[in-house]
Amino acid sequence: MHDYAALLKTHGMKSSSQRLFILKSLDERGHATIDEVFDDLKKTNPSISLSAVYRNINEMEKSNMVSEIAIPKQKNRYEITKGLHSHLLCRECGKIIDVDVDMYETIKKIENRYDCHINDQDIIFDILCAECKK
Amino acid sequence: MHDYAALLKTHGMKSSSQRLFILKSLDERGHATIDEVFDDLKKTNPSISLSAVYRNINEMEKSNMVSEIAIPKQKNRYEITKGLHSHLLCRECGKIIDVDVDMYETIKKIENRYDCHINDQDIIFDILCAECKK
DNA sequence: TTAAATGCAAAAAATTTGCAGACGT
DNA sequence: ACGTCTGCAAATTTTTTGCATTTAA
Repeated sequence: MHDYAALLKTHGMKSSSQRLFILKSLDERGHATIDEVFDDLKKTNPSISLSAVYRNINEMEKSNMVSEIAIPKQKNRYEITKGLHSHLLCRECGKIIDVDVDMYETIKKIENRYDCHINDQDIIFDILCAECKK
Repeated sequence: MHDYAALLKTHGMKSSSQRLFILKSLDERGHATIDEVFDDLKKTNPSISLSAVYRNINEMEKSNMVSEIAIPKQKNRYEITKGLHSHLLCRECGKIIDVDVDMYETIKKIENRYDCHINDQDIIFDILCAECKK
């Protein structure tokens, strides 16, 4: 990722230094909480307000520029919207790894069995990662 | 489900009318928010306090009697812990359906590729259910 | 220039905590 | 009787909102 200004324009949002920094923080962290973004921003822009972070992330989420990751017993995290993927969350170190999971057959089975249409999926695997396993 | 008192005892929690009603509410609703449980309880036990609902559901979650379902853009929901299963969430009517999904092969693949151990999974499919599809 | 974005402060919502009294075993 | 649980009120924490001012296009 690189051109945050273009990303904003694509989604019909004006550019601002706060918005660019928010996207940079999300991008560099991969998956960040509101607090983490706010802490990042304070370093470069000490006068930033927490309300701007909330307001912007909420608005970016509405236009699907940013996606929310809901994790049981943890604060929500946000990521710049990428293609469909799932997450591995290490219960030891907290690291989140993006992973592609092919659910094609599974989805077809469920759609047939329940006569429904599946639009999207949220999949989080609770793992012990390679480093923490040792 | 039926013997809530026994369930509490199994997990080393004393029985109380509030706890029994909380479990009844979770059980009957299948997947309930804190507010929904609180509203249910007020009907039968008008003097119940919201803090008791929070305290008990948190404690039940710690002992794994109850599990949290984290859903993007929605309030957390809770269910009495059942065997491993996934959820279908209808974006139209909000209904949640429990479903078994066989992830055995997928999990093996991920464990090999990432040299990790998968402990648990949280899977939510965002669907349009049979009724809402019409 | 002009509509939209920001910071600040205050409001609202969500969750947790301390404690005196009530309750279950 | 004893230790635990509860309701209540207050304290925190989290999130949203109103408004005067600043900023991007």
